[in-house]
Amino acid sequence: MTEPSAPQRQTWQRAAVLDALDRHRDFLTAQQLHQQLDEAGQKISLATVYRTLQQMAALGEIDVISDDGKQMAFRRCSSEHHHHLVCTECARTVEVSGPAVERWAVSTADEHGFTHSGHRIEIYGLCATCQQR
Amino acid sequence: MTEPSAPQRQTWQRAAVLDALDRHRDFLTAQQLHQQLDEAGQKISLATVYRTLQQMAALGEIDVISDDGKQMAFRRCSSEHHHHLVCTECARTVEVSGPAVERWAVSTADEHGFTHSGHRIEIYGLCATCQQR
DNA sequence: ATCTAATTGATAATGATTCTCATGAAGATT
DNA sequence: AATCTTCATGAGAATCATTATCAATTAGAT
Repeated sequence: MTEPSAPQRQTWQRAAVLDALDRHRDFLTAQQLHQQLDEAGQKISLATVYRTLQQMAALGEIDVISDDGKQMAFRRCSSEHHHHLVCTECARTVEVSGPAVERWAVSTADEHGFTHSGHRIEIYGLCATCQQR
Repeated sequence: MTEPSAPQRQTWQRAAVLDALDRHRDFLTAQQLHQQLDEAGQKISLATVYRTLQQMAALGEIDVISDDGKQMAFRRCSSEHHHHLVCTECARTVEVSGPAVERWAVSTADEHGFTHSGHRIEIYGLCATCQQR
């Protein structure tokens, strides 16, 4: 149970990325994040943004979804197991959870003889704000 | 309710792609499919494979998953709404369904004021066969 | 102040997917 | 079966997100 790959050094770049994530409640792509930082005067290499996000994701500090299967999007989240309800228009995100669904996923896997199971669940739709537009 | 973009012409290429999909019960990427066809002596342009898959997906004739968020994978499926239980090792796939989960997804979206909701649910694990390896 | 390995930045490389456009062939029409 | 129109194909270039490379920096320890 040792953490094998914790980040070793503190850099202002890492802090800046984490800060930017904290400021936004919704999912952002690496590129959007990079742009935000850039506009805020934080000149960070795109490569560094990617690396940092990748590391934080590996450590479970942020959540990742694959926006269509094209781009990855990242977001700071609570640590408990949960899923996301994302607006298809503005990417506004709500964390949701459903114990019954968790059980269903596990037992379904079991029934078919699958072990080490996990799941990906994502709900999407048009949020209240975007409906009025 | 007119079908706006039904494929207009029958070509041996389209038939070959559909055939290859039918021969495999599990998810395949466009590239894998192209390779399979190539090895079977069916010389089809990779671009055509992509185009064909894209069309079939748009028509709902095949299902798509985004293998990690990297590659897309395609599979011939039954037409009813269902989800997939996929082996992380060999990609063996089982179609599953859970009415309760469907209801949960819809009502969760409703509760948060989201309309036009949909969902992506995928369960993964190690299938019985791969466990023995 | 010095040392050393992790981190960064700039850019090249990769890899999947899409686009372009000239050529080929379905399917309809004589 | 010859012709015509238009969509489909093939080959390769283009795109775009992400990753790799590698020399130059720098965090943290000594």
